[in-house]
Amino acid sequence: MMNARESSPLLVICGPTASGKTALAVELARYYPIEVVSADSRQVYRGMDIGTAKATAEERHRVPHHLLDLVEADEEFSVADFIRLAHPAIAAIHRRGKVPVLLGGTGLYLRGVTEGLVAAPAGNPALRAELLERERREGGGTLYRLLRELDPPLAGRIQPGDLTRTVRALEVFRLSGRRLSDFQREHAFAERPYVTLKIALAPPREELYRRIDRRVELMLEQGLAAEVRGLLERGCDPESKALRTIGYREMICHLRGAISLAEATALIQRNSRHYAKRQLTWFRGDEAIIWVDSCSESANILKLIELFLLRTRSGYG
RNA sequence: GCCCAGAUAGCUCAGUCGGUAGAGCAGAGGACUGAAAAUCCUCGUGUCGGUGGUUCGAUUCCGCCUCUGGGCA
Repeated sequence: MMNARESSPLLVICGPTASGKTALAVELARYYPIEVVSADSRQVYRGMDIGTAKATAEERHRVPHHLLDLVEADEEFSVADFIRLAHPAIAAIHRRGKVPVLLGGTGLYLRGVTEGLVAAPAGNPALRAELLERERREGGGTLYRLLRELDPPLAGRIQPGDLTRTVRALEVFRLSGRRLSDFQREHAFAERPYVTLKIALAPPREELYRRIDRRVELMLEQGLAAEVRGLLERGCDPESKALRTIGYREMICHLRGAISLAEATALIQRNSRHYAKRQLTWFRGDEAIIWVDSCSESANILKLIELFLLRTRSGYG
C-alpha cells in the first residue's frame, strides 16, 4: 500500500457542480506551474463533453488536464481504476517539477486518492445482476436480510433500502469469503500518500443554484441534445452507467418523446441542484477542508497555497 | 350586472359529518470504502382569503366583501 514516504504535496480543489472549479484552476495557473488531475467520475467518458462541463480546449491549453476521456461511455470504470491512474499522473507532474492539483467534485474519487481504498475484491457485474435478480424474485428486503446474517456490522451501518451498498457487501463476501466491514476496519482510510491542502469552492446556495440553472441552459445551447443523440447512434446503451448521468438521462427521455424540452431542462436543473447538495454534504464531513466562497477570493487562496508549498517543498513558484 | 365554482404549506391539491389540518413536488439536513452525477435515510404551524353571525368552540355552517376561473347577458 501507498504511504507517505516522502513529502509529496498535492493541492486538492473540490466543490459542488458549477461552483467555478475549472475557472479557479485557470486563474491559479497564472501564478503557479500547476497541472490538473481531474477527479470527476463522468468526465472520464469520451464523447461526454458538454453535459459533464469538461474543460474546454482553450482551458486545457492554459492548464494541462489529466484523467479526462479515459474510456468509452459503455465501458466499466470505477474508483479503483481512477486511483490506479491518478497516482502515476500525480507522480509524473511532480517529476516535471509542477504542482499537481486534484480537481473535481466526486467525493469518493478524491478520497480514494488521498486516503486509499479497501483491498476488497473488484466489482463483478455478473454477480451484481444475479443478486439483483434474486432480490426481484424473492421480494424486496431479501438481500438486506441476508446481509444482516453475513455481515451484521455493515448491515447496521447502511440503510435497509440501500440496495447498491447491500449488493456490494454481499458481492465482497461471495468473492472473498470475508466481510466488507472487516476490510473496512483494517483499512480505515488510513493511507496518506500525499501531504495535502484541501480547498472547497462553494458560493452561497442561492448563487450556486442560479449558476447551475444558467449552466444547464448553456449546455443546451452548446448542443447537449446532439451530443446525446450521437452517443445513442454510436450504439451506447441508454441504461449504461455513463448515460444515467444527470443531463444525459433526461435528454434521452426527451429524445424519446416522453417529455418536452422545457420539462427536460427543468429536470436537469433540479437534479443538478440535488446533486450539488449531496456534494456539499460529502465535503462538509472533511474537517481538513478550507472553504472559500468563490474565485474572487483568489488572493487569499494564493496565500494559502504559498504557505503550503513553502511548508512542504521548496522550488516552486 | 347576474349565475356557478374556487380561495388551505413556496407550488399543485386533499381534508375536517364543527373540537385549529396532510400528501406529492420544491426546499433543508444527513449517510457514503471498487455503481458515487450512483444509491439511501430524516424533516410539514400554515392569520385554512377578509369580515360579521350562529355556537361552549368556526378553517369547516350562514351572511356580506375581495380576488381568481368559467358561464349567461
